[in-house]
Amino acid sequence: MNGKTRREKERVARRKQILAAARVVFSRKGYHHSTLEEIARKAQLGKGTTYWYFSGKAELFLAVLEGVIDEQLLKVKQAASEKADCRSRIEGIAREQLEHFAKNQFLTRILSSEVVFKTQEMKRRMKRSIDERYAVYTELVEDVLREGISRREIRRVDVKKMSHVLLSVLHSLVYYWHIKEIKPRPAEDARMVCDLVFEGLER
Amino acid sequence: MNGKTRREKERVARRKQILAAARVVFSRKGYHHSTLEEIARKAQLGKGTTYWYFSGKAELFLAVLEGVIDEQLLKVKQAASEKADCRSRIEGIAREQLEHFAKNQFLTRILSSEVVFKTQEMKRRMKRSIDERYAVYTELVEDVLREGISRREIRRVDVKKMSHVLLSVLHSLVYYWHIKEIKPRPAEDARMVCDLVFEGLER
Amino acid sequence: MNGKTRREKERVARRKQILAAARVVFSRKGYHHSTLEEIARKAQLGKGTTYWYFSGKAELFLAVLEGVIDEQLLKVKQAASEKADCRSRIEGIAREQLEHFAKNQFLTRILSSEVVFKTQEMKRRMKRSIDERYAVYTELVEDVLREGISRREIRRVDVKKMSHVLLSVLHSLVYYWHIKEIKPRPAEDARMVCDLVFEGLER
Amino acid sequence: MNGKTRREKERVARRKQILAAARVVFSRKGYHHSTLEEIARKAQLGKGTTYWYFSGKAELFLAVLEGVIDEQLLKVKQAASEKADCRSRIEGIAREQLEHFAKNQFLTRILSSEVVFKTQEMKRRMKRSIDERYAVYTELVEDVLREGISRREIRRVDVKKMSHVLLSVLHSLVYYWHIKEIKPRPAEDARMVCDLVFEGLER
DNA sequence: TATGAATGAGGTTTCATTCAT
DNA sequence: AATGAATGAAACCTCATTCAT
Repeated sequence: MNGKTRREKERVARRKQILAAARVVFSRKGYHHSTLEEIARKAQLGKGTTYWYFSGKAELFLAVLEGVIDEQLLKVKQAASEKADCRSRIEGIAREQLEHFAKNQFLTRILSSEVVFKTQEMKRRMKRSIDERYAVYTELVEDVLREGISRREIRRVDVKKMSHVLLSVLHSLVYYWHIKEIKPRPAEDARMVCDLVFEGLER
Repeated sequence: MNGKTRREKERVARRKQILAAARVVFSRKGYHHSTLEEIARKAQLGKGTTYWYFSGKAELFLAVLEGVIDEQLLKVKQAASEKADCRSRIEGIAREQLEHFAKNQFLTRILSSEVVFKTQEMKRRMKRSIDERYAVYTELVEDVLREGISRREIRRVDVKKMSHVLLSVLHSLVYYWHIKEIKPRPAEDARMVCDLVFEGLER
Repeated sequence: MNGKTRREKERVARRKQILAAARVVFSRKGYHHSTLEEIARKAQLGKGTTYWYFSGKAELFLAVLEGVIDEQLLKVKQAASEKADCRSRIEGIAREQLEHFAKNQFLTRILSSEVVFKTQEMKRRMKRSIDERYAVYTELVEDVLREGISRREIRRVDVKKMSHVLLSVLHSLVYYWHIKEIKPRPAEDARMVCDLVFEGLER
Repeated sequence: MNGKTRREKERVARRKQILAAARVVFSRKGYHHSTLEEIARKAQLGKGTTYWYFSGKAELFLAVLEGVIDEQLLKVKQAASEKADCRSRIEGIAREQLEHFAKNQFLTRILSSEVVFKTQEMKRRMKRSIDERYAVYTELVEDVLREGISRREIRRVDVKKMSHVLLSVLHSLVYYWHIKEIKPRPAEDARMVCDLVFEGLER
């Protein structure tokens, strides 16, 4: 039982090692300019070794992506489950998300747009993988909004669309930080977004 | 006068021909999966001919990008100059923009995120090129907002940030359409965004 | 008679113009790194025009080469026909040659070695062209040496080989100038070569 | 100890294999008409493999060149260190050199003249590489000459220039062999050159 | 005649993936 | 399991030559 477990543990450790290295490299250079050579070197492993853990570059990229999103989901879940009024919880979610985006800025941008895969097969897999996680996320936000509506803290809105719009605004702030070369300020920006979304422009 | 003009005209026509083909291919496949071979074939020209008009793949891509943004700017300008109240004009801008995004969906996504260039030199050129156009765009929106403030149609806000947030929301809707595989409805979505932005969630 | 002659003259002038430009470019960059584009531009003509005068790059190169050698032969002939003793005339020939080499340094080096042509056909033509001119040159030197022998100014030697060796030494000085980045001193070097060849090292 | 050495040995062997193939191809076709495709095929390796050992065509060429010169230097050193009088040793050096030239005729010609590299960087590297080796060579000859002078076997001459002239004469004989399509006779030609250089033409 | 535009063969290089050890 | 070496498809780019005007 011990020998096998040891092996098992080592395998998991190696996987993490590779994923960590890959995350850094993909983040810095985007998918196409990253090479397995560099990733393997950074993970202090031979190039061939990565193929024992991931069936190829595409698979590895997908795994990195899923890891990044899962980490984020975890934090967002915590923020959503806080005992507080609707607005505070939304602001909390926004803050967590922006913090996470700030840490994984470039990767987030790849996620949202780089045309990574050539084969339809992989494109579909990537889409499915992101969709699943995205659904979990929007459900969380929807629940918070729904509760807010039932508590009469906010007015009746299409919670589906609104939950997405919220994510969108946050998401696009990353782009703003990037093109304006601004140092990200997650807390501050989270508040601003909430002010806008809750109070609107009028009056 | 005619001989020279003829040549001149043909040159311009060819340029457009190549740009059109490139726009289609880049849109469909992203930067890295597009090949000059295919672009040239689609433009019904020899591979080498593209080099007569653009110094390389990178340059061609940049030209396509600039073309797309410029077209968009033109429409947004028209919408911004309408005689109407602040909210209607913002909604008009939003609608134009979403319509344009819908037509150039994939390209817009490349624009916002694909890590296209390897050399620092080209990255800088792309950034500068986008920044310049982006600045024109936000100024337009800022003016509309400022006027709205002075006319007391909307409350005092940071017009700079707000104009960006607006673009961001629109921009990110493209992403939403994409991952949800939704048929874009520019007019409807423009209204929704305006409702959110002007009225807020509260009450 | 006049119309035709005018045409004729213009043709010849254009040819010279192209040859002059080509000589400069080939000299600076060697055969393979020279482009017809650059040559035509330097000759202030369209790229296509060169094809009216030379059937292609190879032909043009050959013509340049022949021109350079012919100029040199002319000067060497003059030096060889001077009324003077054998040694003075040889020194004169050497000086003329070195001066010419100095002016056409890089071209001389291409001449002697660059593998210019790919087809056997062109290689043969180049060889024949050079051989013919080379033969004229060595005959000149041989005559001077033979006369020197008959006048008992120098000892009996294989004049054929010796005439070549003389050319060789001169030729290789160009290489020496080049790798040592020395400013050519034709007169001085001609004297040195003569000293060596006539007096030898011994005693 | 064995495992590592095995790898090491194989690497060295492959390098030699590639260098050998490259030497043959470069010799036959010159730098520009040689393709990595052909070199790899001749080395019975894949095209990409050469890049594992040499960073590119230019680098490979430089390595071939250095190899050829180094082999030659080795032989010349041996000839220079013979116990004998100055003239015999010079003749020995000349013979060795001519033999080597005969074997690497075409490559020697590329070396001396083909404009191989386009970038200033590579030109400089090639120059430096050749210069270093050339310096070793001329020093050897200079030493022999200096000793000859001090032993009063030859008269006082500029040993620096003379050592170069000697190399030049030898070098240019390769050219002679080539254009006259003569079968090289290293021993005989070495003697002739010595006769000329030591006895001179006079008397 | 003169030319600028068009062409595509041909070359170099990169790198994901495979494989023998 | 781990690896470094091997592979070759694929892509970009250059430029001699052709050609319509």
